[in-house]
Amino acid sequence: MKKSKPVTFDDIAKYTHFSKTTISRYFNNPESLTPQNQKIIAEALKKLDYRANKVARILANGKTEFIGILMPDLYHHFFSRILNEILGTYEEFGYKFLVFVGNSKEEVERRYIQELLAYRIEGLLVLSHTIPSESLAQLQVPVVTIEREDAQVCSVNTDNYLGGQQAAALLADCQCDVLIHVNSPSDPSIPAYGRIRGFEEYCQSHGLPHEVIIRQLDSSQHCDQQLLREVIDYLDTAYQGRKKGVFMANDTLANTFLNLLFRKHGCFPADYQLVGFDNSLTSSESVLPISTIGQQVDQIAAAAITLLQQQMQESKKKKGATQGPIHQIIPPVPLERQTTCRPEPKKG
Amino acid sequence: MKKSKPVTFDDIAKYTHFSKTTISRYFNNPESLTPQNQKIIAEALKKLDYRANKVARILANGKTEFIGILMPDLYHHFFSRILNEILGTYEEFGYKFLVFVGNSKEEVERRYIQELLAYRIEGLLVLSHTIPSESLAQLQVPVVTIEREDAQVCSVNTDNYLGGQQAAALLADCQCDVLIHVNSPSDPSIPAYGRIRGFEEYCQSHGLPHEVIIRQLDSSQHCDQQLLREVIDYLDTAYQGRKKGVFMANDTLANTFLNLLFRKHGCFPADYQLVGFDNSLTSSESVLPISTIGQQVDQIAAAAITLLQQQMQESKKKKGATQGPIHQIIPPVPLERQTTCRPEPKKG
DNA sequence: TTGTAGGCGTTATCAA
DNA sequence: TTGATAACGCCTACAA
Repeated sequence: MKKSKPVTFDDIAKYTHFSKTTISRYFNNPESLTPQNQKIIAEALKKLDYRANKVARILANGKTEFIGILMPDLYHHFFSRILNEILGTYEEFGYKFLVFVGNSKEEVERRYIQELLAYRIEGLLVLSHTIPSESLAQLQVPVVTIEREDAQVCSVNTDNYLGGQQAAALLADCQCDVLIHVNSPSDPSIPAYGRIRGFEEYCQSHGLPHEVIIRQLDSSQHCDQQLLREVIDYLDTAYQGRKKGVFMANDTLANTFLNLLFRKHGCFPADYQLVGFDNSLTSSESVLPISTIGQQVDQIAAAAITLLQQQMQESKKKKGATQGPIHQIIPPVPLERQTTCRPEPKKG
Repeated sequence: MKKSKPVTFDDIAKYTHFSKTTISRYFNNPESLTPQNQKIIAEALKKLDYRANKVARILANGKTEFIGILMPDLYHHFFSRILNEILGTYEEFGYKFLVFVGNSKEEVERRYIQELLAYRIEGLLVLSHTIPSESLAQLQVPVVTIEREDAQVCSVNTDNYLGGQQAAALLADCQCDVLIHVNSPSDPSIPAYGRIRGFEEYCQSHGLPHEVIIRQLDSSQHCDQQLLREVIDYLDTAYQGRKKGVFMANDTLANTFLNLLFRKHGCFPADYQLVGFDNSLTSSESVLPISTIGQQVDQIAAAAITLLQQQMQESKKKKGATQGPIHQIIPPVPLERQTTCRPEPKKG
């Protein structure tokens, strides 16, 4: 009983004694109809329970309003947060999102891109990092990447350099004797590398004693713990009695670091200060709320869609993008919580 | 230069001197062509750089292979984890996912559903909880819900009742003197309610002293903290000197609870045992890895898609679903970590 | 094994 | 302000 054929413009047209064209106009250009006729059609639509078929519309006008998204995964807070924001832009921009998770397998991700292209996406948002931007640039679609290597394509990134500076500044303001930055080995081509540079250069230009510790982090929780345990032991002895300001590469690591301190010392030792990066859930849910350099995911998402939209419009008007790729930069925001303490501001 | 019209079957047909039909067959029924001709076409496709257009195919054969997903949000670990798994099923099932985040606004979510319908999704996966299953059942698409009210539609849920029992059993095995369950007020119609029942009935049938504490949790992190602080104060005095086995409604709350204990007592007190629910990241990233009742998100996701697929096949063959909705149940898995300790098993 | 012709449900282009 | 007609790119009988 249910499976009666869906109602089409044709049905509405016959029912109202208009033509299909007029029905179409009712949706796309209502002002061109008399209010009278608008009502007639509106009622017919209800009476026949018409449901739009956007697939047919796509075929006819070529506009899918689809945007493809290529994520590495959704386990990391940062990715799910930003996906959340991106999907939220539907309200403002109206794009529908086809989402794929590539798990960092390049061959798989290339297949996904082909599939997305087959559905005539109008733009592609790439957060996964396996496919070089050089390849992405050759796709026949506007591409915007977020926080990844972006030499050949448009992108939106956090100002990681500034973030590194902010972290160093935060720690410096806490009267730390020495500033430490712990990170994993990373390529200068990826935005996150800027955190290291920002940190180092801030320290240098302000004459602050500092050390950058590079370890193969982010492999597994277990390994990370072991590595950080060693780091803590090292810091405890190497900088004994000195106030250590530690800037961890991200909140997850900062949280692990904090937990290890708690387990070793039973508390957050007075000679430590800690700053993370991202403002992910972990940072506010940890034993002690962790001070962090927050990425403004809402702005990143909005900027990405806007940038994509610009490109989509350009690529329709003109032939190909002539000028180089645009790289948009969003400043991070330092959030002081309970793992850093600024000296009381002077009053009066 | 770039914007030359895309190559179509027609172009390939002319180029190879076949008909469009043959080209179509090359994709959908290749065995019906001679290997010879297959090669010819294959080469033509490459030479002309053909790219599939699945939109046209949809219009022609009616199969979008789209599945719509309605999420409440992606902030909670559970949701992003499960979305991750759902998207991962593409490899096995081939469905493409159009994802919307409703933020629990019913009117908004209804709009999203209409939009999804307009794109002729073949099935709908609902994790958000604002729209009653009665409404969902009236949509013209197969629907499967996950962990929410599901009276009128097919669903996949964790066996929450069993989970509640497992939690109680875990705590009982730790020689707790009294078992506590902390939860927010919830309706018996939602799956999560089963946790309470499972816990209570296990305690009753085993003659275990217990108490269920219902508080308006999950409003904001700040409020939750305050409420849990009060709960701890209450427990500390009401059950002083007794070993308290606490089963929290979920890992986030368990984590907050653990953090508060740490802040109050400087450690995880010996007279406490703690079990969470979900096996979300928080539970393993907390100061002390939290024992928890783990939801098997991979199985839930797979079951959901399978169930959806079954319905989609049925709804094509027959008219409408005659028998009642199917409710699939996935057992949770207790994970013993560092907030519970079983007595050493006897050796030899 | 291959081809012909019609259809899927819209929009676009003319014309009236 | 409205209509007729031809796309859009593919699939599917049916025919050969």
